[in-house]
Amino acid sequence: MKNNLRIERAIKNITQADLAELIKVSRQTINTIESNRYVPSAVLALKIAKVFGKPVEEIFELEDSD
Amino acid sequence: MKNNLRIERAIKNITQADLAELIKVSRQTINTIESNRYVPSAVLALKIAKVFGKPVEEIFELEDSD
DNA sequence: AATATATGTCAAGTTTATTTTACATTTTTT
DNA sequence: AAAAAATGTAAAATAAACTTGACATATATT
Repeated sequence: MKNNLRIERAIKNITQADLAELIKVSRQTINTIESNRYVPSAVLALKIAKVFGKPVEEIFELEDSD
Repeated sequence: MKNNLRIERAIKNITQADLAELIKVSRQTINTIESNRYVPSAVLALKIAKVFGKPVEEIFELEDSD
């Protein structure tokens, strides 16, 4: 699964730590999601999408490998 | 997090086992997601939404408790 | 160039998702 | 009413998410 966190953060000009605080997870959780080291739960995905004001599908995209 | 799996399955007229096979998980996984006993991964949520042809947000909804 | 801020990553630990097997109950079909 | 199909659940095992703390590197600020 791909993600656009880096781009969306850049658009909103917020850091990984900022995003982590907004959705109440650790900074490492954001970092590892952003760098594709693990897949977030649907709750986290919904919260992240909400922060960026976009649908989940615009931020997380399935790949053939999924 | 709430979900509309039961309704969406009814609309498409498919069983839990059918849905499970479509997205390659066990039937129990579908059952436990549907009965809110656990939260699926973002990959599963995306796949389920894709099966029903609707955005993730229309199938899984954040609650105040999330 | 020095300092501060942001990011990458690692290891160890806890919690939660997911699988498999199995059985009981409910609902649908005949 | 009987049989078949669908659903609910439970226990045990494994995999994966998430946390905390810590440190190294990279990027931005002064």
